[in-house]
Amino acid sequence: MKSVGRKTDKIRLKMVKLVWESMKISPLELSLAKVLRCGQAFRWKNINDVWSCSIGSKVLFLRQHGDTIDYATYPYDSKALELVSDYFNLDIKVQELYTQWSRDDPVFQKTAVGFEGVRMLRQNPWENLISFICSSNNNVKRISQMCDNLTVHFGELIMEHEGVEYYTFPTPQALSKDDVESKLRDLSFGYRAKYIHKTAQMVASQNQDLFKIRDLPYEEAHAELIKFVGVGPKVADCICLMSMDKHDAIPVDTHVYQIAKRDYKLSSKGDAVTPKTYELIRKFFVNKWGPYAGWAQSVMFAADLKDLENGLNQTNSSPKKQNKRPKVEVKEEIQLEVNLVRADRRKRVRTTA
DNA sequence: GAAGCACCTGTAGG
DNA sequence: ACCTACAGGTGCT
Repeated sequence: MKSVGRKTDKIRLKMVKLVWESMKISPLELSLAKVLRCGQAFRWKNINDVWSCSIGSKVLFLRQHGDTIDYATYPYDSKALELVSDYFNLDIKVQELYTQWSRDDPVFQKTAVGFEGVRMLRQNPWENLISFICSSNNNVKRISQMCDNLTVHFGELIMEHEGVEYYTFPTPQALSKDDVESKLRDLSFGYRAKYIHKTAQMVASQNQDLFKIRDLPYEEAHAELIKFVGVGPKVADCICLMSMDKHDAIPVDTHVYQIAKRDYKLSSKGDAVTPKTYELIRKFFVNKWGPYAGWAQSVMFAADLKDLENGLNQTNSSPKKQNKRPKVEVKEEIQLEVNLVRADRRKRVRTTA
């Protein structure tokens, strides 16, 4: 008993035992592989068919087989099912919507084959805002690397599991510090570095609660979001759709523009999406697909996306390429680890007392 | 108001 | 090997 030392605690910390629970859900209602790889969320990892990502201060683990999804969180959360249900919008039945869209739209019916189980996530507005500032003129692979880098360099360590470190998504305060723009430049964020820094400063200085935008109607929410630097009409629509409960928001990007021209024969003058054509296309699809038009759009987008299931962030053996903090910051990391060990020790004392 | 252009970076395709 | 075009666009003139 005397010999229980820090070394043992460290090992204990790294050998996290996950408590798994299960739920029944059809892959036609939710397909993890598609939803987590279709360009809505950019930080999900897949390691040996287990999906994992930090959400808030916890890490959520998921695996899908047949009609079952297993889930676990770290630290343990007795309300994990509520977290999963909220994050995946499970109150909304997507199979029924597919039936409707297919009945109303032959193009959808044809395109959606093989792309069942695609649904909109209900993400954190702040992370969603920053993620989609990263998305401008960019590809999914680099957006994912950038979002991961944000957590590694500006977030806080939650845990290490099977050689992978999980960090929280950084707060507005963490991204408003003076040196953030140059640090992001060094991390090859390009011109988005300034956008992120400035938007973080706007949110932090006003102590703004982005969740409140959920209560606004679509037009007002969109107008509110477009005020942030690096947020134009398209990104604002992404945030409306993916974290603000605006289910009929249609982000008109290059893909949707191509779909509109190719599959729906919408004529247009130039090659660029002008604000006018943007509105035209948006209203066309809202009229066609109804109150959940944004959800239908995401199915069409997923079907059009080339790098869906391209093995991004996927590891089958020991992960090596993971973003890790530079060696210089190791001191800080050890300090964090010690703090976690202490917290862990307190917890165990309390539960056994 | 709207059209044209610069903007960071990485990569697939010629 | 080089060059070009494009990737879930935005801001400025």
